[in-house]
Amino acid sequence: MFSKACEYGIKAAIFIAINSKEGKRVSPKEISEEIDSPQAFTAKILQELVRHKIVSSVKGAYGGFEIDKTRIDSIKLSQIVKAIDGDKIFNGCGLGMEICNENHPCPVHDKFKTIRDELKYMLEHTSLQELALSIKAGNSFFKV
Amino acid sequence: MFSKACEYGIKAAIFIAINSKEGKRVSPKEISEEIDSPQAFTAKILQELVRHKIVSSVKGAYGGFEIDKTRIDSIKLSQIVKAIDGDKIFNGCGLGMEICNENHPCPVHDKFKTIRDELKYMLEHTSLQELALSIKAGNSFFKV
DNA sequence: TATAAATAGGATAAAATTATCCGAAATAAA
DNA sequence: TTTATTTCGGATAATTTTATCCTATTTATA
Repeated sequence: MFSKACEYGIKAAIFIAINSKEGKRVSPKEISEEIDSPQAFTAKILQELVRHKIVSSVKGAYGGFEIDKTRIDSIKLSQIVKAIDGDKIFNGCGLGMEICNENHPCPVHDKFKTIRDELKYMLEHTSLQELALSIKAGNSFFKV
Repeated sequence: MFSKACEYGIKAAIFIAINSKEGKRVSPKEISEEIDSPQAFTAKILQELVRHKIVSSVKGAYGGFEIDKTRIDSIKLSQIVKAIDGDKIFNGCGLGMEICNENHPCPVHDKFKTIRDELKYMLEHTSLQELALSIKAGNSFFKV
């Protein structure tokens, strides 16, 4: 469904959100240990999230990654997915056709549209806040 | 969502179904031209579909690929997807966790489960017959 | 100002996916 | 039986994704 990069990006963002709520910045090392991902690769993805202004970074001693507390509730999964994987998942054809729409549909266009629209709705209505709370409460996990 | 291989496999199966309904076998060349895919790669995927008994092949002169007419209605997209991409799409964790279930869910487990279940239902209830008819009727297309 | 700590970013490597090529094996028809 | 045709399958190449490494740059603090 999503690329590995995107999976790591989502988990990293949730972990940063959790820590930011406690006023704590985190490093790629802490992040990758917590979410069980390769450190250097995760660092690259964090750069991408910074470029898309989803998380912010502070260089130098006592630096790290953080998310403005007041924005954690307004950041949705859709933004992270779009930043890393682009919007293919939202608009792309289920059978890879360049042009696939109501007027010129692939054989599974309608059936996929229904599901893609639901996925889109879900991603657009799931916030970092919600996911961070579920992790903090011990109701969900980053790794086995 | 699906791999390129799977996209080609689905389209190829539909095209074979259309021709089999008319008692005609088709070659990788005809198939790849019709569905706009690389020929040799498509041939590999056809082998995979043969191994999974989704289509059958006849070697030698006047040979080609075909699907038993009486089975076109009973072959579902789920079989093709499973044959080529495995069942990761049906069971896999949205965030790539090895173990992710009700007892030990990832942060998006419930939300993904809903959508995956619908995708699964759709794939299990969409037959080659249905898709072949839509193409034949000119209501959908393989390429632009 | 010097130093230590931290992210940024370029170069490179490894692995997976996508794609091509070619000879072997099978088969129908002449 | 020979020939032409066609799938099968192994080897290889190209591309994309995933992953690592190293140096430059930035910044807080001593």
